[in-house]
Amino acid sequence: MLTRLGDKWTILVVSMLALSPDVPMRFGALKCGIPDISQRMLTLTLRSLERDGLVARSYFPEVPPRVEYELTDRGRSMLEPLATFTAWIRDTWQDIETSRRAFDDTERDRLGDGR
Amino acid sequence: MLTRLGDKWTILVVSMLALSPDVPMRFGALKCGIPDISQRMLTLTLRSLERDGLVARSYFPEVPPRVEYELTDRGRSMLEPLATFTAWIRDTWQDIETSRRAFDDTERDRLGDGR
DNA sequence: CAGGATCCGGGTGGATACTG
DNA sequence: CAGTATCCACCCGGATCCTG
Repeated sequence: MLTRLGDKWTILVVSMLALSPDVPMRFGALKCGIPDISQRMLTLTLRSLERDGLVARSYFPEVPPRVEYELTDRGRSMLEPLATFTAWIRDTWQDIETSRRAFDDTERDRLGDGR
Repeated sequence: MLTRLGDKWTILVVSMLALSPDVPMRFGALKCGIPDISQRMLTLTLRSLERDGLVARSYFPEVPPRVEYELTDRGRSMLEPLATFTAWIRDTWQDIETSRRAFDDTERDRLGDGR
């Protein structure tokens, strides 16, 4: 499950659907809200979430076709625990970045750069 | 950050170190506690966690060498938000697996298996 | 409009051998 | 004991083209 959320797009898709948890979003709207995602990855990500029962897919056989996605109750139940964790990330992120820079710097010293 | 925790081993290493948050663990003990991990991946995972300031590494230049790892304060501060989320996973996991089987079954019907 | 099919490059992680 | 170095298979994800 953590692997799912840790993949490249899941969190972004869930975040989009969580913006207004009751209003379904069209495929194109999601794609528009996550500009860098490819159709393929959006499809695959939504399919995974649907498979886990976190997202519901509604197909309307009109012309042109319309497909809407929304969080299920189960999907919404995930938002709060997830927010608890992302809050920790936000609070800690600056420190983490600082640690990373420090680590990389001493690492570069220890090895001597390849120049 | 979620990508970090979503990778194959980070969560397991953190869990091991969280078992007794004050007692440092040796490299070998960690490897023993996570039987399927390779030396390489354990090293890389610990290095990443150290780089983020979540784990502290202590090297003792003895013979044979001894290296101990423990969670930092920052690492320990992550445990509670993380537990909040993993609790949700535990509570929901059965339902998710059920949804997956149902999804895969109807999918198999829709396509007809290749036999 | 939404998504299926196919091809392809790069990165992740495993196995193995070697070292201080 | 605790790594490092190297090679390699696999899969994820991007780009592109096609369809109901």
